[in-house]
Amino acid sequence: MPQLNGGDDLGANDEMISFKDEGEQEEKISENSSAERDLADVKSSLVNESETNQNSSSDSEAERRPPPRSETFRDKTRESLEEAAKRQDGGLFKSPPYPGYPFIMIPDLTSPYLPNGSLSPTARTYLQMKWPLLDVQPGGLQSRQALKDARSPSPAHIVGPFCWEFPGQFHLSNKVPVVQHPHHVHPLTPLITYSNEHFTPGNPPPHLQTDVDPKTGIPRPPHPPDISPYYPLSPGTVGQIPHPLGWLVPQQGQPVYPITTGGFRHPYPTALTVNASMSSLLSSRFPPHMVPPHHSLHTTGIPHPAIVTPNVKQESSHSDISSLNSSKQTDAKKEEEKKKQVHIKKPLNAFMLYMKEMRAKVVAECTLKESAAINQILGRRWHALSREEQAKYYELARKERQLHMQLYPGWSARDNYAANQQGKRKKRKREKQQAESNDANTPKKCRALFGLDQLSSWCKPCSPYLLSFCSDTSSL
DNA sequence: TGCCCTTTGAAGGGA
DNA sequence: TCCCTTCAAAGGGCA
Repeated sequence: MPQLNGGDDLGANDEMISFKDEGEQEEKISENSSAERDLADVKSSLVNESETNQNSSSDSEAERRPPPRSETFRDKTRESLEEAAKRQDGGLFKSPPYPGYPFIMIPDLTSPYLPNGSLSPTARTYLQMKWPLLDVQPGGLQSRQALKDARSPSPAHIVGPFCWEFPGQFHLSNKVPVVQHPHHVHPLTPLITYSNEHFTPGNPPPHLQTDVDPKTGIPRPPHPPDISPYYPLSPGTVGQIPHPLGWLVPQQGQPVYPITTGGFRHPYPTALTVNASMSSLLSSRFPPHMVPPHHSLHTTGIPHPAIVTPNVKQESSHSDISSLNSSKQTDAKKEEEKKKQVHIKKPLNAFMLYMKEMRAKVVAECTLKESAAINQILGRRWHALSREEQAKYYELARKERQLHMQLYPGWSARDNYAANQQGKRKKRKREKQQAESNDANTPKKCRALFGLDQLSSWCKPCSPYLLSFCSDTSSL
């Protein structure tokens, strides 16, 4: 397996791999050596660029290693944010302080209006990011209403894909994004930059001043301006980290890691409660100073989407009462179970990122729905990508892993093995491979034996398989 | 209902 | 170091 030099420890496997795809392999071999050198240049430049930006003032070797926990991402982030804040004196947002994870500088929405009463562009963008199903039009009553709604989103606002990346391209339509789109923007080009210029603290418009809790009559406190609605894990820490790849998957209208409604930040403490599983996860995985208090939701918001919590049944008030005594006795047990149930997913690799981005396109082109067939097409298209194109995804994957590692330092891919009945699947896999070795007529075998150039040589069972390539065959 | 399929890449463990 | 295995996404198919 050819590997490139110069990668960091996280990107060690981010190397271009010579195609193992059956028939294509031989024809690619001759060009591999030179092409890989080219890719090495491309990739090393990408990696160097990001790493140089991250650690411009320190020596390379030490910086390649994950920094000590006491001064890791959290401290870097705070420093970077402070630095970024200083740089924003002119009101213009410049390059993100941490290039790998372009911080979305979420403005304070206390006063999202321009002097003329219209909603500021930044506010519109913010709203559309936060609630992409809202069709927020500039300056209109609708936008103000949208803002009002956004400050206290109904479940209808909350459900549905949480799209960070293409504000303005979604319309409220029965919770389903009508217009999603597309590939106009390079995946490595962050779409959104934010400025605080339109969000200087001030008095909200009159209709927002009436924002009073109907039950208590107490005015609802505005969202603290220093806390980002996104990833506010703990005060002054990594709260401003949006998912770096959230803008990568416009077709599906959701970030790489779906944001669950449970993680949806709400400005009011009463709106949501800290997910118990998340809380226990944080307690178990992070030092106490990084664990947000249970009662202050505004410090929680959106966990890293890699965290998948199981569906916890909402118990009714009646059942709450009836089970009060028993719940006390089983609290510890439940907590323990929840800890076990929390599932931190693996970071996506380059191909997975590519698949996520391109799946919808392939589905549309080929009118296919079967994922297995789609994935075959995507696999071939992946191979057909230029080295530079692939390098983008390798770089994204590297950043993804980096962020994942920073968020879950103690996590290991092995942690997820047990959850899927390791032994059982191992056995199945072995059985399958054994079966395949006895059956030379599988589609893959025919492809491997003859390749796409000799379709006539494919056996009958494999022939229908060709259909699944759809238009993809022409592009290969 | 839950596993399988299908792809590539990352990671971990065993030899 | 190499090899093997599992998992990550996705959704139709199937037992």
